[in-house]
Amino acid sequence: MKQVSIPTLKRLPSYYNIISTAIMDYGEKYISSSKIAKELNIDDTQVRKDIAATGYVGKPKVGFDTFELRLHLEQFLGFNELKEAYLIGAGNLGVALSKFEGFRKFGLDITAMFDNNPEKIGKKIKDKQIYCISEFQDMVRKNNVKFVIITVPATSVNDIIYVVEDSQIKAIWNFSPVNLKVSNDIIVLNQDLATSFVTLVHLLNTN
Amino acid sequence: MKQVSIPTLKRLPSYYNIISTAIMDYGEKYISSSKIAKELNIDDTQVRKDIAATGYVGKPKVGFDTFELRLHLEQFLGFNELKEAYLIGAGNLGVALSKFEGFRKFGLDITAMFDNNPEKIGKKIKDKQIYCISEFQDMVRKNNVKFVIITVPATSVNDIIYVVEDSQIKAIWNFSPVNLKVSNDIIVLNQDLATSFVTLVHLLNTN
DNA sequence: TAGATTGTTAATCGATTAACAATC
DNA sequence: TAGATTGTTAATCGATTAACAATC
Repeated sequence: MKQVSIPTLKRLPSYYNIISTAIMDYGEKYISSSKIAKELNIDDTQVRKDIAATGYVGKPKVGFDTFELRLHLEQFLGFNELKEAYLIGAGNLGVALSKFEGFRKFGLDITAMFDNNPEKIGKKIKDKQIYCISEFQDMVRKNNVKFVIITVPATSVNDIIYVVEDSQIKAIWNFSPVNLKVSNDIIVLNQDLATSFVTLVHLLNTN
Repeated sequence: MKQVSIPTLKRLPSYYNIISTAIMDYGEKYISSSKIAKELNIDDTQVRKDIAATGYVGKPKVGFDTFELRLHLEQFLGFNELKEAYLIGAGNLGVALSKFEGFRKFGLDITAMFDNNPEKIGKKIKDKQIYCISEFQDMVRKNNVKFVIITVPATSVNDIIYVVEDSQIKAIWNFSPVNLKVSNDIIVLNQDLATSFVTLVHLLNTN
């Protein structure tokens, strides 16, 4: 996959959404960088640079072919290939995430949940079964799962992190409010919700 | 409040967590910038710069007084003053967020939830009542609430956003997968979970 | 053709990192 | 004092924005 910077990468899904809307709601064949930019309140040069970074080229005078670009971004961002993920921590947040239909569109499929609470184990959330954490490593190996989503409380992280570390898992999406550190070459994305809120409060207080 | 850059602001809560741990678990009186930096895999100069930006000064040779700095960061980040917030959309994610105890520590207190589903209205999630969306504007005015958390599905955003816009709300924390645009001077933080996942996938594919 | 839009080079801006003097 | 650590200036790096030629 082509290398793009993290800031660029974070903007691409927004472009994708805008292009999708242009197709679905307005049937537009072409879209200009300035139109996308205006929608997001950013610079239009940045939009062109970002799109160029993914390897797609537009048509001078006309803009970007909406169908082509949407397909291109889908492939570039990997929306078209389903990525199986397991989720540890069948609490409120875990259940919410596993029920969230929107992830499918981005290629994320949560196929099983894990917990250590005997009352939860064996139950189903929609079509997703809750398994005992002791089955985690075997199932990861058997199904070649690379992604895990962690939604256990802060106090339980230490109980489960070694299970994840000692598995074939390649990437962790961590929702627990703990800065995860893993020893080996597992990639971690700490999704600390409180940090985001702090930013919002600060923006409000300084504006 | 002192102006600090967004990147700095996003790192400060992590510093706060590390300092808290140093106090609680190890009873340390002083902590050095390099120790914090090592914990987060960042540069120690950056830690000193960030802390300096908040207006706190350390002690050459010894480091930073853990108690003082923790208190200072609490005040700087506003953790000590409770911020009342309403939540719209009593679905899985909404319930998960409203039950999340961790927010209290950061000064966020979700005191009421709103929905348009008659089956949900009137029920309680823990101590939080679910109200009809029609009561939103009155309650915001009466209680001088400034923050709203939006957890409705993408398809319902258009039904509720005008209610928020036409209220005294000052800041929106938006979890729906729609890039919110509001006309007036309301601050919006779009917390698009899918965007984060895209980043994780890309990191895995390029590393 | 003229106008609109892309693609790209150059300029600017801001954040990160390096170097080092000041300090207890 | 010597050593360790902060605070701060300077250098580097990378992302954003401006300018403009190329293009249909």
